[in-house]
Amino acid sequence: MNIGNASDKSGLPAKTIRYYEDIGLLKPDRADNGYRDYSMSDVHKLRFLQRSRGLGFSVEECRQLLALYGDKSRASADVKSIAQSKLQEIERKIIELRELQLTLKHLVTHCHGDQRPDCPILESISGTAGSS
Amino acid sequence: MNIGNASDKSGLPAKTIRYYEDIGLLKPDRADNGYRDYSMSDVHKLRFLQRSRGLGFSVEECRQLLALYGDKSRASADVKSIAQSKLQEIERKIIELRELQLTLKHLVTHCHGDQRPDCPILESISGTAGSS
DNA sequence: GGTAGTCTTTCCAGTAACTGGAAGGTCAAG
DNA sequence: CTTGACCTTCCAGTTACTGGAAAGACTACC
Repeated sequence: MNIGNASDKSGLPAKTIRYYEDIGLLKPDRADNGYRDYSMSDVHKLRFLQRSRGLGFSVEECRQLLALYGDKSRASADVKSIAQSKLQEIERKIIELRELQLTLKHLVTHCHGDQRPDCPILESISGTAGSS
Repeated sequence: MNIGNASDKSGLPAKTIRYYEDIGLLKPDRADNGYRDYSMSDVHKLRFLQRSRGLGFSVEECRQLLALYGDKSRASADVKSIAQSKLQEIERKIIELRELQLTLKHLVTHCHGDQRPDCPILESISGTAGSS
């Protein structure tokens, strides 16, 4: 499959996919005509990258996660410790998203959508949901 | 409160805080000595920025969210529509994080942490949890 | 009052992660 | 055999920081 197709399936722009190859995240085959040729496995990796980048993980973190994902020869203890530290981060991100969600939901349900610009929640956002 | 303190409380580096001021996200007072002087409200905004950036929202999106957060004179209908579209995005992000979480949890529970480098999950990651 | 150490300021340069555009080769349809 | 959509590389620009220099300000101790 060539890059446009892989782009559609992964949700990443072709530019970005080539960039990821440049920095060594991915090495697709090449067809005889010089076109990149993506396998389903490549596409899964790309989709994985698309998601984790969108969730605020850095490219380097993604590289680690991708290593878990693809490198079966790696020692399991190693895999396990990386995965566990990322799990904590994910847990935290979920909590933060829930807090943000709560805030915005209040906003949507308590504000009227009419001409009344008085949203009582806006003043209280700051103090609530203090964690970390 | 000056910038080091605001940095500690928000979790953002001082450099980043100054940068956010440069691009107009924040306008702290200035003390007589020229030092920036942050109010609690400023700190809440910074903390808010720290979180939403970490969750994969762009600075421009954060600017919008910050506008909801701070601009009480805005028409409620406007606030509501922005908040609602962001809510959908948050919902999606939570789902994606849960999927990632599931994958990594499988990894942690099924891999042994010993010398056995055979993680059966790694092969099946790709196919599962297809959404969007 | 001096001075060491830790702030803070601005400015300018560098990095990370893309993103756009030019110049040109490839391919499938008509 | 040309037209249009795709692909290639390369190079420049953008976004969102990040590091470091040079200089002013504050705290504390002698």
